[in-house]
Amino acid sequence: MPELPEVETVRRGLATRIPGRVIAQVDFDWPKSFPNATHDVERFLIQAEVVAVRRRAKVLLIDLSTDYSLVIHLKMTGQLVFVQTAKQSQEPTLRFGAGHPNDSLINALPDRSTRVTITFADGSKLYFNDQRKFGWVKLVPTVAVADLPFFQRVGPEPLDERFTDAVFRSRFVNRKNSMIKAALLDQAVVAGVGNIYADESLWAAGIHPQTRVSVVSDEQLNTLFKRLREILQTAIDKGGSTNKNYVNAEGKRGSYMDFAQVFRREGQPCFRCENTIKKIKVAGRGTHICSVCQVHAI
DNA sequence: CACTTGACCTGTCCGC
DNA sequence: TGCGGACAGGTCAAGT
Repeated sequence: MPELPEVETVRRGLATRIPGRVIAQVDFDWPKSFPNATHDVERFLIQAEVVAVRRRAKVLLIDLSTDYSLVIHLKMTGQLVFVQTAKQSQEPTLRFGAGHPNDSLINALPDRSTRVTITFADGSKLYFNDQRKFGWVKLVPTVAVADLPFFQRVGPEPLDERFTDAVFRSRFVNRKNSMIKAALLDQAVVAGVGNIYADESLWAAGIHPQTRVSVVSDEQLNTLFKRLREILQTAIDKGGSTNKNYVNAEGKRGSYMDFAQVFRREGQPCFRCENTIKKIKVAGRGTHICSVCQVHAI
């Protein structure tokens, strides 16, 4: 999916556009994309006003005036695109650009990946697109969000100031036999890290992804945490990474992939030592490493 | 419990 | 050109 920086970018885009808007209609065709859509939609969604847009880990929360929230996970290919409809226009509202990296990936919506469409009273629309259908939208009482199993398990937010080095190290104490990358990807350890930023931060910290947690030193974990936070913040500043499908709330790509040090750079020289970046498989995921900069300490 | 693997889906790319 | 398999930003439910 979109990882923490991508979901945060979408959150920021929606937060400037949808609060205050009133939901008039909701359409969906793939039931698994909106699994608990029932009569609650009529009672708590229609006529509800958007109050706030929040994020926790890789999950978006749209709080409504009915004290319900839309809980949204984009998984691998989800998009959440807001369109201020241009009435009576012959032009599609969103168009392809001329190939600039930040240009739109979206032509016109809805398209065949559109799973849920929210129409606001003013005619504007919020499209939930998801090619692979792994993502979902759920309607949950706002007070019950924290009780969802995922939110009970999920680890701290890496950009939270209260998340210290000591806390970071403590998150790994029960994962001593895991490979460091598998632990980093586990949302119960740290929230929001996915395949791109795991590879990037492990390269930046000089840690081989297959290193067992038990042999990663405290100093290395501190460095990993520092680099991870720097990289996540930079990625937010760049509007996230578009590897393939990801777009922000305006339908535009993120540019962090232009700054990636190892992710999808297999066959190219390491920016630090010129050694050729390799792609291997770790914890079932494609993994990019420089085997000179990232020494495997068993 | 900790840890790994397969399943959920569609689409694209690569080798035969 | 067609076809099979591997692979793709994530998480769960199953296995060991």
